[in-house]
Amino acid sequence: MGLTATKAKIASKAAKRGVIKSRGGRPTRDAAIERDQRLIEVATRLFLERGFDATSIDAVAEAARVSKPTVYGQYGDKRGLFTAVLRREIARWLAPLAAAAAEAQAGGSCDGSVEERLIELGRQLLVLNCSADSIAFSRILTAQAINFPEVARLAVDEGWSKAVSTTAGFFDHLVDKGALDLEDTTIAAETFLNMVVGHTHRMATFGIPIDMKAAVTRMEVSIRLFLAGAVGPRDRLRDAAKARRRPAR
Amino acid sequence: MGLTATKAKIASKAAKRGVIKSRGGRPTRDAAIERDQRLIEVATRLFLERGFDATSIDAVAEAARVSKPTVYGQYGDKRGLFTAVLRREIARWLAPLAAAAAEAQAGGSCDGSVEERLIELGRQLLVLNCSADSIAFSRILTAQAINFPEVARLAVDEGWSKAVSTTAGFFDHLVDKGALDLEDTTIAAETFLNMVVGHTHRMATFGIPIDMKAAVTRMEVSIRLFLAGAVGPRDRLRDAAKARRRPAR
DNA sequence: ACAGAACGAAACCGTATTGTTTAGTTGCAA
DNA sequence: TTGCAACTAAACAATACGGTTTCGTTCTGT
Repeated sequence: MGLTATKAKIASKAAKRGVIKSRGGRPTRDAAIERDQRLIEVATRLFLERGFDATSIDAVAEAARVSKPTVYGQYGDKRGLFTAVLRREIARWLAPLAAAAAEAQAGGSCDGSVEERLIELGRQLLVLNCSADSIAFSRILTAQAINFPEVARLAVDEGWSKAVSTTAGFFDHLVDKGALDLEDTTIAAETFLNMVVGHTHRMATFGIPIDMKAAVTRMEVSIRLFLAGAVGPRDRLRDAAKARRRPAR
Repeated sequence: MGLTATKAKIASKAAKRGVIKSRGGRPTRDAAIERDQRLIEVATRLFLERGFDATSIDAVAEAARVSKPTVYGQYGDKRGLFTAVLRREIARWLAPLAAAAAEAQAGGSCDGSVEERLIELGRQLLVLNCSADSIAFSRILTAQAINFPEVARLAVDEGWSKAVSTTAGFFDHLVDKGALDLEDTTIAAETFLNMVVGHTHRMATFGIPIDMKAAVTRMEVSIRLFLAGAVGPRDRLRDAAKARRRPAR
């Protein structure tokens, strides 16, 4: 630093003397991507903890040690930030679901009754759908469905619908093997999912703390109901015949 | 109004001359209760249309042609107002449900198969739970469950739980008659409700417009599944035996 | 070495909210 | 008739938000 000291260097020296506060500056390439990671993770955490409206951009920026203009520069606005958070989280949620369904389907060729395989799948669905994060997202999505419908639509299309089709594919497999007898595997899948996680999910979204042990028991009872039907000896033949409008495959 | 004109009368005359703007005054007893009615109804409408956060006390007061201090004087704060709205709406919602369940139960002694009676009950549940108002309330409750848990708890205890117990009572009746065979009528009721309205309710809360005709069809398929079970000829005997852990009554 | 891109800190704008206070106005009961 | 309760309108206080702008600073491409 000879005679050609730049303005920056002069200012830097001034900053070190405490005359001018240091106000950041352009980050290194590595620091930039590490910072982006921090930003999206902090945003995820805050959105899940506080909800959409109650999470201010200021709070996100401060918690991520990032300036507000940086947030706006990268995501446009608050909705853009949340959309990015949602997409990332849906991807992290779909992977274990597909794995669980695939495992249940693969395990069908050798051991385990249909009931046991469905219960194991139900257990996976329960922990996936009723985790604190899933519930928090569900809350945000329903709350924003009026003024911000795209995000709810995205969650339904990319999340719930894929869960249904995955389960329906599993049912198709079981029906082809003759292990199940279903009118409509898609409706059956929707029904199955609601039976398995519906009540627990609903209670959790309403803020009632869930007892996982009781939830599993409830899920098992529901699945036995799904499999065996509820009709007692007296009406079994009549109602069962009426229910089955097409011949069993 | 002779020689003893009061200050009020003087002021009133001044107001009529346009010197001083009229600023209300104590209302008649009838006017007061009519005004309270307006207030709660307007509040209900606005909360349902816009949600909790997006509905300001100012907007409610203005729409009800009422001053803000009157609102605060009667309900304490915004939460008090919403709680009053919720209690009133739950009561209006429980009555037709109990009626539908009673009718289904009463109709059981003479005509109509179990399936037909359940489907009729399901139809009632569908319109009750998936009306625009029910969905809007559900949205608000889930959204406020974090920061305002009492209100969600109230809705669960006074609303959902009573729907479950009512349905469970109906199932008890059918089990006693030997028409149904259920492990646990409460869990069965919860499961039944989720099968019947779960999917449609979920889609509606996510803002997806619902096709009532398709929803009814889905409900009917679910109920046949509930009654007849999903197990095909091959596994029926084995799984059904495993499912029934206590003897049929 | 240097121009410019990319950042941080902070101030700023406009708007909106809840809840309170003040002052004027009216019905009701004693 | 008089005092008080109940009301309205309006302004107020305090706070918060989303989004933009300014300014100073620091890395990157050339």
